[in-house]
Amino acid sequence: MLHVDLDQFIAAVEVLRRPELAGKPVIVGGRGDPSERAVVSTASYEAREFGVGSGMPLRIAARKAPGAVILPVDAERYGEASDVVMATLRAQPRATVQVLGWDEAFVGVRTDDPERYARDIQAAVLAATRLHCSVGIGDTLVRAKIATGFGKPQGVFRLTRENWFEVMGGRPTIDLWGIGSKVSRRLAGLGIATVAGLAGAELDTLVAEFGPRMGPWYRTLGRGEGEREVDDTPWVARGRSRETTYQQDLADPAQVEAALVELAGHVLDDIAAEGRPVVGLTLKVRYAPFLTKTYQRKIPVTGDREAVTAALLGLASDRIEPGRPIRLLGVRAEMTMPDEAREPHTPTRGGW
DNA sequence: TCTGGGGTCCTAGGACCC
DNA sequence: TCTGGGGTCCTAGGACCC
Repeated sequence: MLHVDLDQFIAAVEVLRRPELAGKPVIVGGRGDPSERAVVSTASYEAREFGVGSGMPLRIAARKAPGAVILPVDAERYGEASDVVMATLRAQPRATVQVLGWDEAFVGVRTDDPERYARDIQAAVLAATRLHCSVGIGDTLVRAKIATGFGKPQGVFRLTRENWFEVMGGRPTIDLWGIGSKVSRRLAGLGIATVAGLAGAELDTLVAEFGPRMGPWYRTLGRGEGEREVDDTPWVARGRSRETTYQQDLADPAQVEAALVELAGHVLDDIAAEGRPVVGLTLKVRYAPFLTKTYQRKIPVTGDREAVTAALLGLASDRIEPGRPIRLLGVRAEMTMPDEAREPHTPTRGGW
């Protein structure tokens, strides 16, 4: 199968409507104001030369790249561009498309010449959107996904059982999709530093450290194995959430309550369209500066707005520490799942 | 005044049941 | 001077992804 990923997608969409920005360092994040609490969504390749990357506080990004153009996030615009990209992928011959985000998707197809097919995809996406993409080819989803990184920008790369260890074996485990900084550090503590080391690790060791599901899954990742089929079953959301980082920390209890009611209103509006009952609530609180806590409550099956809001306020009054400044509040509502919804599959998270 | 916002899934421990 | 073994449900928190 193939994995398609747009190059510097958000920055590229912005450059399309402002051609004078082409070739310049461009940073997109927050409301485009580096004095606010916000982070970088995407930096153009020129901005990355200054050490700016996704997830970095906007304030710091502005300091690192003083000449950069900083723009606000325009989610609607990116969604429209994404729709055109995905429609283009679905229009490819015999393609099965599994969307992973605004700017990436798996494309399942049987073909004798995947490189040719990949080049055709790049040409079609460019013609439809004037955006460039990179394409990974693999015999598993994980290999195709990782291959794309080697193709960037505007390239094609093939990663299969034949060259997996040659390409990936000596690399650090954090290069794997699904292994982040915490897990790679714990692996290093077990003496496992590389992909090849993980692939050959003792199962018992991994299970003891990471549990019965994640332990075996990490070794599978190290081998580049896993799911081989692209699944285009429409995604059914498990829940909806809203969260806000306040520019000024909340201190007054009345302020906190008003903020919670507002967040709950947004979540319930989102859910109303789906008509699925709410069965659980999660309240997330980040106290200034970094202490984050989450509280959950199962609630009786009900879609009733007043009942859900009351349950949330009850949870908040039980758990929020009085008098402590609050920097972030989040509300998540879990919904009942329809019977035909896709089962959880491999522990690859962040699904769409 | 360093850390957005939207997601998913897993683990551990306690309560409770038979 | 005792506390098995298996199971489910719930809460809190961790980790990862885009």
